[in-house]
Amino acid sequence: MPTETFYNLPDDKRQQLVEIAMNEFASKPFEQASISSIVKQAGIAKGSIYQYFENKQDLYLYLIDVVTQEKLKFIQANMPPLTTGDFFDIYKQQMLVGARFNLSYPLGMNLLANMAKSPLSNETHTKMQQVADEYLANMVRQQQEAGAVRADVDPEIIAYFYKAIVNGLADYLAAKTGIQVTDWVKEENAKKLQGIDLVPIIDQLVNLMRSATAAQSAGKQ
Amino acid sequence: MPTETFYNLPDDKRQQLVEIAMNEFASKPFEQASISSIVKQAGIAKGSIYQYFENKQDLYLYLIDVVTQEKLKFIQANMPPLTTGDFFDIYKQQMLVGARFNLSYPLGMNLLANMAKSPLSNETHTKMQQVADEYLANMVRQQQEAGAVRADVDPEIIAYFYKAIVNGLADYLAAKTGIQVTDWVKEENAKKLQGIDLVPIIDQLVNLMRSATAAQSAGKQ
DNA sequence: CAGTCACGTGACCACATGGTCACATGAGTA
DNA sequence: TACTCATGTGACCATGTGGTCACGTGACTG
Repeated sequence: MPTETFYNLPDDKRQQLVEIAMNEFASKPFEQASISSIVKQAGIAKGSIYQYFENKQDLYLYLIDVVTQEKLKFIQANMPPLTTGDFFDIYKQQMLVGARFNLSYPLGMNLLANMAKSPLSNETHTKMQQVADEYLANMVRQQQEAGAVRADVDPEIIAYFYKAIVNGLADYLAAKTGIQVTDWVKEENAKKLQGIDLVPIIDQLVNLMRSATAAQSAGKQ
Repeated sequence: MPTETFYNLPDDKRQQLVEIAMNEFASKPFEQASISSIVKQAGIAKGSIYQYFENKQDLYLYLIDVVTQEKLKFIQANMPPLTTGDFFDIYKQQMLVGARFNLSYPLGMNLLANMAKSPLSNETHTKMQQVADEYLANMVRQQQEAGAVRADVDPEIIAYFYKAIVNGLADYLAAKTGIQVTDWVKEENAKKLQGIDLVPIIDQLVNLMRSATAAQSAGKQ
């Protein structure tokens, strides 16, 4: 919820400010991110930023909103209209698109990760998490009923199992490339990160997920 | 590296101070944890704490040390001398003991988790992580050669796969009980947490791990 | 020309932090 | 009693923060 004044800013100045602010909030948790540092980097007066945003939190929420929108846009643009394949193939596509977003837009990734690590409002964050978790668990339940996923393990456990693998992917890539996640933003690392071939990695992971959780009848390779 | 003076303190006063400091550093990242708050809670003067520790970081490192020691002690005391069982059974035991520590000592768990989330020295922390990761990957490699673990997937991928599952367990338990991890410290939640039956959960998880990664020859149930 | 209006500015405020240091205290000693 | 020595103390300091506000500026308007 920025002010009119913010939107009246010349495009380049506005975008530059957003980028600088993103960098700040992506590299530090909310409390440590510094407005003073942002205005210094942006070369504007402290008072100016308070003509664009109500306060620190307002700016932060705006940035989260921007990133979220961009992530949705990215997913919509890059999610192929899968015509064939089973549940696991679909999941594989989703993982791939998510991972591609993270690699091509580490600033946004870190901002969202930071938000998850120390959320502004724990309550709303917890509720959002609950909704997401339930959605996944329901999906698993459906697949169990449809006979695609084994039914002898609690759907919540399987959902958590999937979630853990997805969540850990960034750390794995960090270990593999030797570049800490927080350094993904740096220009120098962009090429190396873009050069990662995600397909075989995610192939193997979904392979493991399939072996672990596919129903017996379909359980080959 | 506390001073002599610190060790000369009466036992109860010393322990109380440690506990208060633990609470502070377990609930906030290092930069946000406040010495002023600690001394206020402990009812001592600011100057006193600087007669026990060089500075904030010194106190922090000491606390990490204490928790690490206690975790090791806990593991040694609670790790059963497994006489039978395969690789996955051993892994199951390790997960169980680790999870039991976290549930019975959430203060320590949070402190260590906090350290991992925003480590004081990223370099040493990264190196420690690397060593741990390599250890696990080597273990997997050995099991692949021994024919216990499937060899058609990169050992690093499998290692990451295991790690992700272990790392995600706390979040799963938080979702399951509806108690946020940061609230595990609260007295009121202690009983509920202690009451969790970890065995069936970890059974199912290791079951999934086995289905996913056991070599074909042994690959049943 | 005078006036308005949107916007930029940076000195300033209240507050909190980590850390210091001159002093107080009180038990033990000679 | 007089002195030592380990320890406790809290006012104080430099520094940083989020946020405010009286003022400056410059384009546009009547």
